[in-house]
Amino acid sequence: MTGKNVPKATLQRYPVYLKALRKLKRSGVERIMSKELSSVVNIEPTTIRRDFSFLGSLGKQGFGYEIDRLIEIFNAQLGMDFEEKIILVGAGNMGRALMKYNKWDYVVGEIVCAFDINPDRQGVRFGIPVYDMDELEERIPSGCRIAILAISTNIQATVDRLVHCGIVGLVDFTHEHIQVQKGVVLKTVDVVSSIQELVFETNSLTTKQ
Amino acid sequence: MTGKNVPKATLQRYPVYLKALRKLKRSGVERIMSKELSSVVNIEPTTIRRDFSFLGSLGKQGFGYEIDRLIEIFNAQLGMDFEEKIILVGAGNMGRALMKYNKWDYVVGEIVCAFDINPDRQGVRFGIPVYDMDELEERIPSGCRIAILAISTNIQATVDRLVHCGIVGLVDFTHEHIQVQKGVVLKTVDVVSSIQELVFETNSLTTKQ
DNA sequence: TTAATAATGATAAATTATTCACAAACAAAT
DNA sequence: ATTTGTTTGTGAATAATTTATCATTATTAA
Repeated sequence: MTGKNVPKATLQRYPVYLKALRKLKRSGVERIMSKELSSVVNIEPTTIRRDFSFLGSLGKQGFGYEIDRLIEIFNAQLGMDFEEKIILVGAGNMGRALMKYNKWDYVVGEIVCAFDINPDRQGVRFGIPVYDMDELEERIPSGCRIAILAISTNIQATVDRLVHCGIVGLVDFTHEHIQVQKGVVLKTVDVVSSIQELVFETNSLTTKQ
Repeated sequence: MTGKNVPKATLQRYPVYLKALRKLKRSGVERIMSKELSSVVNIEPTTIRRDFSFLGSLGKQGFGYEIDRLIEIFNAQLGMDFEEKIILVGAGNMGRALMKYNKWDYVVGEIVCAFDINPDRQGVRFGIPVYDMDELEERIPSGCRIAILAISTNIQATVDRLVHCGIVGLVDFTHEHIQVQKGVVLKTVDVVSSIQELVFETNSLTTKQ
């Protein structure tokens, strides 16, 4: 269905487009040309057109793209139709922040349940049941493929356990290095790494010119 | 100093190396060959060697790399020596999670202070002073270039205000699309986007073979 | 209905990133 | 000291990605 071989780089831009398109729709815009969109997302018009073309001929020559249509297609491509059942591992500060902001209902599946070793954090939080880590194997929803990792101890062991349970995609909010076998996709989300890249980039910007 | 023109792709791998090297050091490893490191980080040995070579001749032929030396150099390159003064904008759930985990002291600068519109969140939290948003212009440390954005309302306006105060690098924990002028670097850190990429990637993995 | 205008989508060119392959350099062993 | 084995660092080759160019097609106005 999603077929093709969409370049990795393109893939990373899709969420950017979707967000921008939603913003445009909210402000009443109904159609847009690649050139206009370019100035909104800071991506070359020609790159935008190419990125879009992987999902079909979405635009009309001499006219542009209908925003509703684009949003619909991106939603379908980026997960809405998959109804992913996501689990959250770790209900500490970060975990709770993620549970509270569970706005991704109807966007990319939902957090079905969470796990934590600390009894104080167990029970129902923000409408999501939080179980003891010991119950992982029995409580994990069948067909669950994606986990969000927000723990701070026993990290590697927990990852191995998750993979053993059938998890093939991990969003990692941890601050440690994690090793995964081939076939498992790891997306690291780390403030420190982001700042490190930022420091480097902003520095070469200010030093260069 | 950091000079050169390090490829963007390489830049994104540096934090990965640094984390892995720290982990190796903790487990007592003192030197490593590119081939070994490769199996730890899932990056080809030759890519590793080339990435490292941008920072000088860090290894010894027939011997490998000394981990201490690598860590030292990466620390220097990735921000430790810059003593960045970082501000946090938004002290809600996410903001507090970031404040509590302020382990990036001595790694990439530190959060000097935070700002929030909500009086309940102001005062000192986790050792970091949280001021009212109104005080941004007077309280922002001089020379501050990097801000972490963890607010949920008035986002674009706040960004514009920050840029006006001299911010050139933003780590964005928001869930909305943000527009920045050229010269300002935006690093978006978003669970939803990460999951979207993940859904796409894991799906093409399972459908393909 | 036809011509003019405009923006897409596809192909070609340019750029950027990765991998190959090997000479040079170091360590260890003899 | 010399040889052998090993691994780095880097030019050259390949692959991937981005950008430029342009033919095509839809829209709009005459």
